[in-house]
Amino acid sequence: MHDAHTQRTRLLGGYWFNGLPVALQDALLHAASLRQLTAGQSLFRRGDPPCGLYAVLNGAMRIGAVNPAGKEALLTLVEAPNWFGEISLFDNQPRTHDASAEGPVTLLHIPQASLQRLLSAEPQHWRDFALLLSQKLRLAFIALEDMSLLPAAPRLARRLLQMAEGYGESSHSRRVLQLPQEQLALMLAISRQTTNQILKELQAQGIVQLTYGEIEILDLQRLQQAAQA
Amino acid sequence: MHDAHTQRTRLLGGYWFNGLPVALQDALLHAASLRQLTAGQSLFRRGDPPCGLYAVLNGAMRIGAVNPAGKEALLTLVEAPNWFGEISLFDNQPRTHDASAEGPVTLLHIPQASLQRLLSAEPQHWRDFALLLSQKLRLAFIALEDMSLLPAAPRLARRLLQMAEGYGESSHSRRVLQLPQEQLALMLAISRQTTNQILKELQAQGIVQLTYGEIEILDLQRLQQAAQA
DNA sequence: CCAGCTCTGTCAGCCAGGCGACAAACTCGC
DNA sequence: GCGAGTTTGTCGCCTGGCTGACAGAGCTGG
Repeated sequence: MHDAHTQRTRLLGGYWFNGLPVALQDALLHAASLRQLTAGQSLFRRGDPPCGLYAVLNGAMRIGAVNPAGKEALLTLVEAPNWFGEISLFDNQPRTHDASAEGPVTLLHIPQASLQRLLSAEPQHWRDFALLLSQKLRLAFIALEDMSLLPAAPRLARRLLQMAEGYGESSHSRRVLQLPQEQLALMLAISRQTTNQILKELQAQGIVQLTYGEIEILDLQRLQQAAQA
Repeated sequence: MHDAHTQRTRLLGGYWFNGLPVALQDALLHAASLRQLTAGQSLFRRGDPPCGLYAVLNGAMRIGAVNPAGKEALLTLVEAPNWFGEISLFDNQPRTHDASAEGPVTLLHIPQASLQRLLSAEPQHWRDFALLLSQKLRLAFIALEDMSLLPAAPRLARRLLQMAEGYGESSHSRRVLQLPQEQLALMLAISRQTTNQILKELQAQGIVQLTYGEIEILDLQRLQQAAQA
């Protein structure tokens, strides 16, 4: 089930890994080890020292943080076949966020030391890893701008679209998003109640279908329209 | 006034440039040309093709965007001795933001082609440039979290602190910030009126001093305190 | 198949902050 | 030193979205 071939196939579904030189793909898989997390288990916390790079093979990781007052901000959910944890690779600074498993998760882990060895032998690959940074930065800029300029409803619509497309990173788009409305609320920094109200309106218009713990997108076009205003 | 020696001295005030290998510093200065902008002049716009990397030597650049509806979001002001424009260097994708001069500005410009030549000769420097990305990403994450979790007043206080420290990039901290309250408002995504009200409160507590077009920080400690809650 | 948990749906009340409006203060070029 | 443009200071009204509260619906393990 989790032999090297299956791993590679799964990872090739993401544009980043897919675009890497095959030699680098091999090197990464070779240096990697599997890591299983149980539901809710913590992988690292804000402030922890660097520990390497991760890819999600199965399940989803919650990337977020809790402020002193106990309020939670969920930055994003990372699902297969995406990668995370790259900032600390570059600057050797502590983790910016908490990472924990949303449900049971299978990860691929590439330790910091292996990466450093690999990169001092083949320094041109710094650029390949930096592409991960640039993607995250573009997404963060979009999120910031949406937060500043858009009211709740179109912001939610845009986020649904992004998630359906795997944040522009995955080659196949999904119609069904498995996440409770509360998680969506935490990502958008709006309340669970408001989130529910907006989703209900979208459902009334036949744009999405809501069921327990998931959101199905019925009409992509009109969802894009709802994301405009 | 703008000879190579003066340029280098000014740029060395920023941690990033300061931390580069001297050979890379030399190469950058060698490949660079000066560029003068008049007040308000546009350097590039969102969607423009990559055109290289810039450093601010004098004045400040406004990095922001305007949405279809005409609402403006100001991401940040980049002041000397900081660098900007590095995302497009890595992914060759279009500019994420509009960049224009806030007042008259002197820039150092390193064309994309020169950078590419330099980097294909010395690929280990990809990592050095990627440090710019990682800094921006950390700042973006902080901004996102502040937006989600903090009400207007502490958010404003935190931003004042960041600006005073040159966003953690400059080795000398400043007590006087030259910017109209409206600009601060645009960066924080709060209204000009609310910004004024919060600043007035800080002034009443003796934490800042407001004058025409500038904000002076009188009591750093208590400003940090105001940034907590 | 029951108990406890998680998740959805909905309402009433409240309030932080937006918006429009306008006057006063300041700056700068002519 | 005058006039136009910019910035600050301060109203009052309005509203989008938060909070708290609770009921019902769906899931899951023992």
